[in-house]
Amino acid sequence: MSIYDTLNREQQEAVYQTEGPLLILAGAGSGKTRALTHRVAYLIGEKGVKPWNILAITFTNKAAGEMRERVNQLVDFGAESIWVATFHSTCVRILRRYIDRLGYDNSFSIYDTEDQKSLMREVCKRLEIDTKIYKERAILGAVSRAKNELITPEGMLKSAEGDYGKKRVAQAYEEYQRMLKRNNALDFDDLLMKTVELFLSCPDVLDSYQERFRYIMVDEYQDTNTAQFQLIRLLAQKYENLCVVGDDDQSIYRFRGANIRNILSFEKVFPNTRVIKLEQNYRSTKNILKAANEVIHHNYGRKDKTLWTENEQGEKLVFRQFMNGFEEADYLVEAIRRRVREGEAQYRDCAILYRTNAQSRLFEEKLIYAGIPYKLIGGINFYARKEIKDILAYLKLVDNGQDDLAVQRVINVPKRGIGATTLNRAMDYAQAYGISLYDALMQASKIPGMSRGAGKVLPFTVLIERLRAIKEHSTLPELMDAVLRESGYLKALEEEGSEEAQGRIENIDEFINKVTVYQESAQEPTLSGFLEEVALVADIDGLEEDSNYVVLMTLHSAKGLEFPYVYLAGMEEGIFPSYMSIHADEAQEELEEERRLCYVGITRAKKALVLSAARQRMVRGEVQYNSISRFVGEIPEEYIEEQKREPIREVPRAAAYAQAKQAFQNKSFESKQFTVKRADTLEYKEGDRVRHIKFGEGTVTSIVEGGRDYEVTVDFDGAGIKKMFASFAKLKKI
DNA sequence: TGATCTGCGGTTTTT
DNA sequence: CCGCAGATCA
Repeated sequence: MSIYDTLNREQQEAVYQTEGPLLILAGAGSGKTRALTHRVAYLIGEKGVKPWNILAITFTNKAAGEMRERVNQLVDFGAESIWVATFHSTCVRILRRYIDRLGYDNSFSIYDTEDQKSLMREVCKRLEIDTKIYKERAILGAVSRAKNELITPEGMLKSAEGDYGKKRVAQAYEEYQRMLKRNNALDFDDLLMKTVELFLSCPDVLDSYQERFRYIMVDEYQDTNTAQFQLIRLLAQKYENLCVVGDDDQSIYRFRGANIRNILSFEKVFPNTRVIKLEQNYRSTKNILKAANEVIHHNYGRKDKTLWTENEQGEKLVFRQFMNGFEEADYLVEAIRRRVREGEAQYRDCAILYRTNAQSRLFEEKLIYAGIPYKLIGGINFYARKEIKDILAYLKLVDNGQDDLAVQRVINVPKRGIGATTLNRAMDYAQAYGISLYDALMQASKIPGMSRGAGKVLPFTVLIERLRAIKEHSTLPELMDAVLRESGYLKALEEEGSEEAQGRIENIDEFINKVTVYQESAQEPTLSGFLEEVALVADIDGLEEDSNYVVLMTLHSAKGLEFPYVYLAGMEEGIFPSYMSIHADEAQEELEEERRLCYVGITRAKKALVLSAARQRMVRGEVQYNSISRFVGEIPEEYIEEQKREPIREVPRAAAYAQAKQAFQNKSFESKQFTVKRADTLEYKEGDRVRHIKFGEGTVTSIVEGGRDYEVTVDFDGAGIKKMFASFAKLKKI
């Protein structure tokens, strides 16, 4: 009996077909990860393939980690030398090594969307583009689409012949690229495009990677864009041992450039492709699966397949309509609480899914009020918070002196009396001499008209130089500490003393924790390594399996996950499918994508699925009246039970709404008091021995009563003296 | 130069 | 409804 006997016939075929192009069409819950991991094990164990000759590309870091772990359990050794990574981190690793061939410095920065926007604003200013007419966002969107299609600024300029608007966008694209390069920075899309460019212009580099990656596997293939496809094609074209796994019915990233043709015409690009379909579902009940099948059958132009399962019939799906969003949230939270109370489920078995991040707020408030632990995925990224971005900018500047954006961000944070005038002079000077902004500041005394400003700039450059020196002989947490202290950033926050500032300090503490974890867990911790890890984390990467909380996230984030109990909220026309998709130029196409998203949502559920809608809902400060989503109607009655539909009540709608809102706010006000109120007593006192999750054991040296929490100082045996908030630090008396 | 005010517009989804 | 960019004032 071998490990492969537990697989079904199709899965086995996928495992044994190791040579040549292979397309696995894997339906939701069909055990594709199992097939993939066994395939890797088979390659290593039976075919004698060296682990380092295998490349596995996943969609998120979380998926990569899981894959590595599961392979680890199957093979005796060598799993750690398999290259398992996302497209973006793969590209970064390659570019860190070779991007100098394209005229960039290997210590390039990675710009996030906020950085991109600042840069584009600057571009528009320079080109005198009126951002009232051409919005930065729109231009960036066009640039991103171009990059995903591997279209260069020159290419765009050519195709813009005669179209003034398009020409302006192309010019902006060109200038934007020029500025990125001058800042020695790449945006997300560049990571892919520059790697393709590198391979095309340096055949020797391409060849070395073709030799290295003799066996290539790509997960979530339906969500690849043209640039990603070309990247794979180039890498695979020598040996053609390329295995892609995907499900055209789960393609939900068209808006991000995902090209469904990549899956639909894979067989044309690789003529000898073997196609295997995995259609047996191991995840959901019959009712759930059949409902999903029915919904997705309303789409055209899909590869035909029908999932089936041997699982039990299960409960019928439930649909309920409520008067408004508050009642909906109330009910779902109550339903979860009941399931847990009755021992049917644990919190971690339950997920609330919705179309847009904004919908999460109501659920959060209700969950807090109910005292139910929850984890919110998505929304504003931790690393996008102002204070974190500020610290990151310092670190980036220490790492890459050409990053003008980072300089602009922190030169006057905290206040150093360096204003717009000084900064502009320095920027003009930098431009005139073709040097970076930071280098210009280094020669501040030479800059005309800056006699006064120069005196203020000097301490700043001295600070950065000092930090650079510290970086050379310190660990990252030590460097962080130096940044926080010597820049005066922490002090400024502490002096502010507001509740907001306190929150920021807590975030910074959390950030220090992350740096510490990185320092301790990375094989070879470096500043650049840390910065890129930060740039490439996805929200979903923060989801830990072993903790026990209700999960809240968008349908997009839920892809690839499964939960016993799923609550699909906001099933309303205009919400899901979204208003945008209904009114788009290509409404048919976009609605089909929404339907695929719905299919993804339904198929996340293992045991039970509840769908809900609200008759009226507050969207962007306005009351909206929505009818029930068409997707609900696409599920035949035999699989779904409609528990309650709100009658149209003869109350003035606005008044009813105001009432509901009032009631809700009263409750949530109580809840805030309830949750924010610090514990009346702490389980430890001064002099006690306590344990902290990261710092280990230590002695409490002081406890100070703060505004809404206790500030505890602990002298840790290993980590030294730390100050922390009691509710945040979760210290345990020992 | 910094701090506050105000008006506008924006989100659908994310590596 | 919220956040932010630009304008205005101290």
